[in-house]
Amino acid sequence: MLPDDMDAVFLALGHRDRRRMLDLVRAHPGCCPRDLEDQFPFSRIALLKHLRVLERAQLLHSEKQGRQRRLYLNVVPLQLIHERWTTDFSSLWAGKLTRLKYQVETTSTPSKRKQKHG
Amino acid sequence: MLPDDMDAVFLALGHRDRRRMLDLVRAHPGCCPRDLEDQFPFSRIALLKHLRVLERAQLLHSEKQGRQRRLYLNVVPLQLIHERWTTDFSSLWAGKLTRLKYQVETTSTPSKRKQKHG
DNA sequence: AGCATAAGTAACTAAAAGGTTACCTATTTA
DNA sequence: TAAATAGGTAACCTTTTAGTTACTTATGCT
Repeated sequence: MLPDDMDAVFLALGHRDRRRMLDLVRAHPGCCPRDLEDQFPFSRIALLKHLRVLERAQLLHSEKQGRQRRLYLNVVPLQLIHERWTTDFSSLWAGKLTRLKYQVETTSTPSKRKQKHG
Repeated sequence: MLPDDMDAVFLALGHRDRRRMLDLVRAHPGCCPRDLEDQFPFSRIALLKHLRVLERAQLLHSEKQGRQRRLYLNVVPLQLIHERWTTDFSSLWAGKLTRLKYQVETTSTPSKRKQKHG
């Protein structure tokens, strides 16, 4: 997964209403934008834009059916991120080590750097 | 974890350079902003701002030591999100079911809604 | 045919993000 | 003590986000 794609996913998730949209679509696969409309405090247009953000991040997939657009959750990006982060931050996600801060362990001294002026 | 806090975490992660900062701090716990400076294409001030974003999201913790500020990774927010999402999207994260789209399963018909004009 | 509905586009506004330069403060250390 | 260094603020600029209203398009139904 490219960094830009990962940006898109995290940014898409960085909005509570968008997360709620995912929840709703998961709970009602195949629902349409119109169905979600009442659930949010903003206009239909704003809703459509949020859905676009989720689609760009590939968290949602949609297909046109008649005059409606039906929405489906796509969990692949979530799975890829999960994999990536359980690999890179392996022990950290695990939750088995419940130390609050990483510093408790190996704490390195800040490197003494060369002076710049020479 | 409050929705706003979760927003902060996801938004903080939605930038490749900030993710790289986390990687670096994880690899060098206790390092200082100055140590990270050369690693990024932007100015020191920009770096400081990014670090603030990560601190606001509580992904980084810092403590002043002399004239330096030492940085530490805090994995708690990651763990909390991981928990939340493995609960809510439980089967989805798992990766065991590798269906590409969720729609393959229970697909509900979009609800026929009451007409508005009455 | 003709109206109601679902969706999409355009154009605009306000606020937030991401960056900059210039300047200030506080510790080291030669 | 004085210079170099690490960090922090202020003020500003540009781009992106998030929202709006107004209008258009296309489908479905009576």
